[in-house]
Amino acid sequence: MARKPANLEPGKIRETVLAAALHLFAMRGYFNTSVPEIARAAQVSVGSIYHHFKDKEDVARALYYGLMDGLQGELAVIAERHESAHDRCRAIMAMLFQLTENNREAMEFMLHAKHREFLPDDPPVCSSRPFATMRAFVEAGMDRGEVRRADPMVATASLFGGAIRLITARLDGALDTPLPGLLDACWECGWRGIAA
Amino acid sequence: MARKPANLEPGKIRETVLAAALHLFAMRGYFNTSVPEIARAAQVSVGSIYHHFKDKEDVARALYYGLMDGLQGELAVIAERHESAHDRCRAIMAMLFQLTENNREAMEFMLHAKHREFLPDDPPVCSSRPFATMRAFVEAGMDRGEVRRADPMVATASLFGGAIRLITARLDGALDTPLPGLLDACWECGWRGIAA
DNA sequence: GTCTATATCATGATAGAC
DNA sequence: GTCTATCATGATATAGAC
Repeated sequence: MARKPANLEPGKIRETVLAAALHLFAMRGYFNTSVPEIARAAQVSVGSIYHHFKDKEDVARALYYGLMDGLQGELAVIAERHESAHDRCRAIMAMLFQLTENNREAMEFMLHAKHREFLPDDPPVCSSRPFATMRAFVEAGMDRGEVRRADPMVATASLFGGAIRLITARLDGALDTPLPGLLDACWECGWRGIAA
Repeated sequence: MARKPANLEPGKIRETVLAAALHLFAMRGYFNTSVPEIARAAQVSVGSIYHHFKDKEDVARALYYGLMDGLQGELAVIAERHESAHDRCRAIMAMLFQLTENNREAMEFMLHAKHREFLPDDPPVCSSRPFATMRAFVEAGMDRGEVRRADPMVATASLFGGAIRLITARLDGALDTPLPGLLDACWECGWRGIAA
């Protein structure tokens, strides 16, 4: 029944499948993407996908957590490079804008995955590690006197909320300007809002 | 084959179905809700649903535009009651917070409907009438000298972005505080960010 | 206009050869 | 570990009685 052993590299298929899945999920949506379609796009058989992943949801989950880990890594780098809350948070905003332009599919998937009815009982975005890290940066800024004392949740949401809305607008095609060109203006508004 | 004529009131079924659909969509998601389930919840037959709506997507669409119209109506009232951009926008933020607490299902559905893979080729939220109206209020504020001159999209996103993030967090269960209690703090941040 | 019953179809997941 | 072929399920949408 089989045809190609095709054992190219170990763990290679996993990555190939995830990349194909991300592309299809971003383009047509999770529910409008079938497993055979992923298999075709990844040039892999359906059986192989079910060998590497428990089910379709598991593919989405692996994708989600992989991307979140990547983001968390970026935040760690930023934390090392910058000291003040101001510099750290500005770097984060710049990074998010850049990521949106460079890998819109990843951004699209991360932003909306939780609201898309798969991954039923997983912690929501706002309690995800990346968001918690951002909040920690803002709180540190309060301790350092850079940021006005306030509810950390409110302050963090206010600082980054505008940027996230712009990212959403950009992904929806409601915004023609590349985001990095709006960074200065967006940062200005966000920071003014919470600065001490 | 039929059993109950049950013709209670004209146009009554439509509303009943929409209410049931909203409830189920918000709870289990659009794709995890079947038409028979909607029928059962609405105490109506499947055939009746297909008589009143073209298909399942049409139910979602009717729901979406109905809710958007309601929101637009609220904005119109606010525009009449208040003159300045400051007062108008603050009233909007308060109204959004209130709506989230009073009718979280509606808010949930409006916020995420566009990102949920149905309603494929409809204008995205950011170009929706309500959002455009909010932008218009902000622009008017610029003309009046209340709001710092800036890209209207950026300013509007910054002003309301924090509130929207809090709403999302609240809907995700990541926030225990009722939103109205955070209004002052959230408004303070948003307005500071864009005030002249 | 409303109902029940059913046709049609696509999907997720599995079985089993190689 | 990878493949092909198939099953079983459950959905959408329709047909047709009343």
